Amino acid sequence: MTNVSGPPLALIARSIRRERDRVGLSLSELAKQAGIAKSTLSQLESGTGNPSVETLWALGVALGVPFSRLVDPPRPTVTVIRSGEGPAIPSERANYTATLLAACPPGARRDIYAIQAAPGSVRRSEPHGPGTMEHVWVGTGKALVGPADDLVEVSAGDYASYPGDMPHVFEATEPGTTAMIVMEHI
Amino acid sequence: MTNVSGPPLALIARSIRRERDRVGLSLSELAKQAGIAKSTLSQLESGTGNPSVETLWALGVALGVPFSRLVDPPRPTVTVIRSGEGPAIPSERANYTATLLAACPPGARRDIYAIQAAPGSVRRSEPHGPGTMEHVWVGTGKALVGPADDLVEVSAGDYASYPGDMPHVFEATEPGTTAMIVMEHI
DNA sequence: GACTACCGTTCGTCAAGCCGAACGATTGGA
DNA sequence: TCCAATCGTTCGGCTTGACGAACGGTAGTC
Repeated sequence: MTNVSGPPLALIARSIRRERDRVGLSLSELAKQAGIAKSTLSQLESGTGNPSVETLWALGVALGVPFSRLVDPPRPTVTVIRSGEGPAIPSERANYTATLLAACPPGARRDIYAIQAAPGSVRRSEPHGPGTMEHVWVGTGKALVGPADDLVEVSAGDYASYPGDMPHVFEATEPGTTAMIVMEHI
Repeated sequence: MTNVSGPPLALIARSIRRERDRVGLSLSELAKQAGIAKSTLSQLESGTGNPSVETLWALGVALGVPFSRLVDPPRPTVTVIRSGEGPAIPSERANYTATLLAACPPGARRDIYAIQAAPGSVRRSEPHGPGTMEHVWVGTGKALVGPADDLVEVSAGDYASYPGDMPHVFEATEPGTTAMIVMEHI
């Protein structure tokens, strides 16, 4: 064997299946739209086989996702900075600390929301525009936030950011949870 | 629809060649290290063929680059904000304008350089650390800046940024050209 | 039950990717 | 000059991915 870490064929299989479920296509339909044989797609989703670039590309187009999303491991979409962590900004005043959580990229516009939530109420959001990012900073309480399939628990003082261009969730897990959500449009 | 074009086989060919040049391997050596036949690699670099995931993956490993860099179109490396463009920051004072060119990402450190250059002297830089970005703002004159294979001409007041982790160039095209270069380390 | 319309899987065939070997071209010594 | 080494390309073969057809399974309808 030449390479110790082979290509993640099983990962590709799962990625295809995941994206196919996301857009709600059957295996037959997706194969038809992508212009490939459904037998090929079946083998791919079962982890058997070693697709060519053409085949994967056709699938990416049909699924409406960039090619690389099918081969890259699910990107660590959620950035978490726990309370007290992160780059602190020095200050003259001892009783004052500022921490830079996320600098604003050039050209981005940011909308700010204040959240007050209690357990049981799940705020689900459909994807916003591409490139959108959401930044969450918890004031009090606890919450589960992040992309629908990669939630993270954040507590008071914690910060999390994640792409807003996929389905995502804000769910309080403690009474009296407050947070700020900044939605960043590119 | 995201993309109706076929897989960029020609782009893959150029990407492989570019990365191979970058690491300074011969075609034969790279094929040997990647564990593939050099005939296969030759065909790939000539744009003939439709490689399998296994083959591309092996090449990515041997080249030390993530798989996706071989298939994604060269990232729009150079950002240009012409003089007077860009997000202006409102000010009380009428005779004062501030424009946000690039906010500092969290955790980044920035070194600042002042440049005075004249035509004929080309400043070539080898790649810095991965993730490094360079920001150039021209005070007077004109210059060609950017990655070695994607140069952009900028004039007084213009701004350009590009990755610093690949060979890049600063070349004045007018006498008395001055600029600031900010090198940003992640 | 019988028919229809899908679903996803399996099988045989064909085309194409991949490989190893041989090739001409180029370079550097002895 | 001759030889050896390496470069990248080209040519048969073997392997395998992609295809189409047939398959069993599952609703939904008459």
